[in-house]
Order: sequence, then structure tokens, then C-alpha cells
Amino acid sequence: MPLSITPEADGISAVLISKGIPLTRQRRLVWEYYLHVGKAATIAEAAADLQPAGVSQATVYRAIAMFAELGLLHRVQVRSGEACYTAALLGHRHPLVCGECRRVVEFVGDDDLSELQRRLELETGFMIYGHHLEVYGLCPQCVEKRSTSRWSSVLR
Amino acid sequence: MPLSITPEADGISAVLISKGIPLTRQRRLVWEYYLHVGKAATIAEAAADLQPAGVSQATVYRAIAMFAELGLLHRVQVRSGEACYTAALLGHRHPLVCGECRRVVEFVGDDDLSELQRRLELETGFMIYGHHLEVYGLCPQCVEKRSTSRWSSVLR
DNA sequence: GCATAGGTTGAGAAGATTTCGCATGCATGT
DNA sequence: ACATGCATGCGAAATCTTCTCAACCTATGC
Repeated sequence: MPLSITPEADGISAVLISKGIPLTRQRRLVWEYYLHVGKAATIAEAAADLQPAGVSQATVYRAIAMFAELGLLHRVQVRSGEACYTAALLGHRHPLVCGECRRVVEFVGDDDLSELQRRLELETGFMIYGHHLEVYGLCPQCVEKRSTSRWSSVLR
Repeated sequence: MPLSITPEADGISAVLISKGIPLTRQRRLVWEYYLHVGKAATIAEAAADLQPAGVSQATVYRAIAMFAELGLLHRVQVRSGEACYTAALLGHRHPLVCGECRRVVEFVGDDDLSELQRRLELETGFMIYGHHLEVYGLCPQCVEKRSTSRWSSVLR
């Protein structure tokens, strides 16, 4: 993997620098991992894939915690209940997650939720800073070899 | 806490029985805990509160895993990254979570997402079984004593 | 370009969390 | 009442996550 700054990493660089947080080689690698992996990946998976590139497990934990707190990574729910993260999609893009194999496909929500957001701020007094819409399904491959899970979901 | 079957527990009873899963005293207590606690609670919190009622930690883990797989409990994201669960809201109700103290307020989404769901099934070939919309904010109390968190969120 | 200050990293230990195994217990059906 | 099949509880085991601290980078200023 070349060490040049990719455009994507450059984008995140601006975010971190604007907050006075150094963009280190390790953090960039963790970010690029989630940007390109194309699925909701666990911390263990990220750590395993990044170890050869010289990123320690502890650093992966720290970077993911930081990105998550910044809102750049988002934890998503999968059937098994494992802690999986996926790169947060700015704009009105949302993840469609396969609950089985965790493949993630992005989609653009047609509807603007800012209206809802305004309504909620008035009704509840909360200061709303974001929302997250996840859609769950089974990808074509996983529909085939359907889970032999003991309990099948109540939801449809 | 009386051991009579509450209406809420009765509701879940129907769900479990329809799947041949016994509704035990412990499972009912775990469910009622999440129904009434009014916030996104960690497993440790549930276990601590239920221990006096005679529910072991291991059972709390098992019950939560089962409810989550059934779609009756949903894991939500809070700032700190802890694993928190909240009772899934059937219909078009969604949680508004305080990212700081984890208080949960429910709201009814005006917009029906079934249209979006249909569109996605066509476009992606996924078999969609559900969605989850979480809105994050800070509740009035937490806006005051604003977090001294090291990094503040990128999101608005 | 080079030094500096301050935050970051790596390795392994320490600390939490989560799961397991097995004996016991409860409920259902005969 | 008896047998059967899960569920439960306890404690241990396995796993995951955080911490400690010296050495090392990164961004910045000279």
C-alpha cells in the first residue's frame, strides 16, 4: 500500500487538523481501511488487516474510538450482535447493511430529515446534532443460504 | 415488583409463544426492565438492577442476545461507544437518544419509509427486513453541563 | 532544513466483559 | 407422578478492551 496521501485521506486530514488532531500514518491507514473495505468490519478484522502494515492493535482501538466520537465511523447492528463499524457517510447517504455477511451498500435518502429534526428540537428541547438511518436486509447471496439461526427475526 | 403478567409482558409473550420460546420469569423481567427504564441501558446496568430480583448475569446476557436477535431490543450508539440497548419500537416509532446521558425519548416518524424500502429492494436485490432510524442529540440537561470531551463531534 | 514541544505509538500486562460447561430446576405433555 | 427438554445459576475460561510508560512521530516555529 503506497503511503501517499490519497484524496480521501486528505479530506479527513482537513477535519482532524481543524481540530488540532495530528493525522498520523496509523490513523490514516485505519481510516482508509474502513473507507475501502466495503463492509461493516469489526475492530478485530481491522486490526488483523492492518497489523502487517505496522499498526498495533491498541492503536486500532484508539483510532476507531476517536473516529467514532468524531462521528466519522458509525457502529452498525448486525444479526450476530458483533460490534461492527462502517465509515459514516456525509450528506444524506446511508448504509444498507446485509445482516448476515455485513456487506454494506450505500444509498442516498430522497427525503430530507431536517424538517423532522427541527420538529423534534421544538417538541423535546434536545439539541440535535445528527441522525442515522440504517436499513437492514439480506443480500442476494445470503438470501440463498438462509441463516439456520435458532430464532428468526420478528421483523417481517 | 409484582410477578403478575403486565400487559406489556403479555404482548411479548405472544411473540415468544408464537415461536415456541418459553417466556420465563427471568426473560419477562429483563424485557420489563428495558421497557420501563427510559434510557439506553448497558448490559451491566440491567444485570445490576435485576440481580436483586434473582436474575443472574449470564441469564441477562442470554436474554438480551435473544431479544436482540428477535429484533425486540436494539443496540444504539452513544458517544462513549458503550454497548447500550433500548426496546425496539414497533410501528414507526424511533428513539431520540441523548448522546451524553443516554436518555431515550420516542418519537413517531411522520414519513413512511416503505416507499424507500421498495425502491432499495429493486435497486439492490436485497431482501429488506427492517430499518432503524436513530436521532442523536443532547437533552436539555446535558446541553448545560456540556461534555468536556476531548474531541467534539464533526456532525453539526 | 532542523529543533522543539506535545501528542501518539507499541508491547505486554492488567482489567473488563462475555461466553461456556455442567449440575440443578422448572414447565409441559403423557 | 414421571420423563423430557430447555432455561438457569455458578464459577471458570476465553475474549475483548484499556492502561502504562519509554520511545517515536507530527506539526510548528525558527
